[in-house]
Amino acid sequence: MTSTPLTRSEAKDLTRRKLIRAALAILDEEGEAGLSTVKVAKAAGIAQSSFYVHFKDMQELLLVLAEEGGARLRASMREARRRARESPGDLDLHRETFRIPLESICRHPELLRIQLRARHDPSSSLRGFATESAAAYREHHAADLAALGYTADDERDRRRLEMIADGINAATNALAMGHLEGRYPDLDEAADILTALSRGALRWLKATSAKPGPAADQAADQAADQAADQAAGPAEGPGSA
Amino acid sequence: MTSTPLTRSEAKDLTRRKLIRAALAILDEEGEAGLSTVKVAKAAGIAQSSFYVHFKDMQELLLVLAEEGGARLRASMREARRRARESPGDLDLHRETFRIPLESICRHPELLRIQLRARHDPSSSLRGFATESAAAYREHHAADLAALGYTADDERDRRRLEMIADGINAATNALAMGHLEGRYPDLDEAADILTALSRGALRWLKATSAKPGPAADQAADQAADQAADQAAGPAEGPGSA
DNA sequence: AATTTCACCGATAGTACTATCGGTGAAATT
DNA sequence: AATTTCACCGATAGTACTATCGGTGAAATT
Repeated sequence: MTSTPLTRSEAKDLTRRKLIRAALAILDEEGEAGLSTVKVAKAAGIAQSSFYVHFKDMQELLLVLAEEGGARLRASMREARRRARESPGDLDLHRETFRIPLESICRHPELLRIQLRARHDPSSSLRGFATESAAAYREHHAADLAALGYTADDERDRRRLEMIADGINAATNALAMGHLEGRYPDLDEAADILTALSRGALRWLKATSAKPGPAADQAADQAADQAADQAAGPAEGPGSA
Repeated sequence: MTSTPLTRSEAKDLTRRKLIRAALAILDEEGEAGLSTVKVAKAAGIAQSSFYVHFKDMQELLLVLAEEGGARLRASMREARRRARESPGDLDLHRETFRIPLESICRHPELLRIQLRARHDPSSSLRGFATESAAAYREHHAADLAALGYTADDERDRRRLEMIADGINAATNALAMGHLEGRYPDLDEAADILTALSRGALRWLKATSAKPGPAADQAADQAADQAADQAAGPAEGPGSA
């Protein structure tokens, strides 16, 4: 209720934040085509011409948006790694690995939506941001997969690992979007499916890898397989052929 | 060299085709934001105002584009099914299932690019088309997976199968785009990875399915596993635990 | 207290585009 | 041969937006 006496720079910064917030909301709701200095300024509660007190043009605002989006992304990835390290035991590790990114997307769905739109749009100012984000996610997933016991030795294996990470990443996005659209109510189920997909890929990767890898790795894999099978419920025995 | 004496309606239809072609090219190269009656008409070699002889507005042209895209999509899916039926033996079936869509995408990459862009863009006139296409692809993949030996019995299993198809579909698109962008030179490798992903998912689906399914299904699965393992090279034995 | 700074304002010139309108000439019809 | 049709044209009114400019008043500085 009490009036808040802001200094001039504080007030300016507040207006700037309002502009950024308004732009993000419009970007998410109407897409990049819906963005205009008129709409953004009006939504932020200032005159259209005052937009230029804060940004050289819309392109500059989008750049700031992309930088902040990137920072939030990196933070959420750090957070994910931290949680993964603290994650309870071997049994949950694999599944946690996929549930964490899903949750992270669902906490800020607009980031992914904007990224997915801009990724292949030549007219988008955010294309660079989208491409970098996609690459970052890909690397993140590749590191996750590596943490699950597989390390690539030669170029072919590295490329394969990247492709798998790319595929899993795309599947993660698709399932998260499906969840947000209400098609897949249960995120845990989505995590299960990503786990199953990745286990198939890792199994194949190990089976066809240049170097079979030390026995320890294989033992770890077996353990993970067993754990997953147990967690899944009544298991089909892996081999009677 | 000889002049081609076209009737009036033939000439009109030709111009219409030119407009559609020009719009598709601009849409692919510059995105939906780059489309304007000025550019499209100029690219088609007519005056801007003549655009309206053929279409009520740009929206109508985009609708026609979407319809034609949808038709091409359905045709390529029919073609894929035909080829899959004619496909040689059990060994290649699983792999063919994934190579065919990859090839189909790479033959008309602009269709997927446009679809991926429009899919989550509220401002896009093509959003409906993109959503329908995505659903069609999803169903296509779900049918493919079903053809590989799995049929869903209850609602949970059907939803799971849809999620897996969604994930595999997203991965297919991602790998195809990566191929087109030059990151993954070999489409066969991409098909291998999709195969591996789907085998993991199907394995899990069967292991956790409500009804374990008839023995025949399981036998077929075992055979597919063996075939894939043989094709893959020196196999890691499935179980020594 | 006097002066300076500056965030914000309204007005507006300039740009890009859409969609309409009357005119034209060759094809089609009579 | 005379008449009608119509695909296409140039001109233009209308719309939406960008980016600049001079003005204003309160905060900040002197």
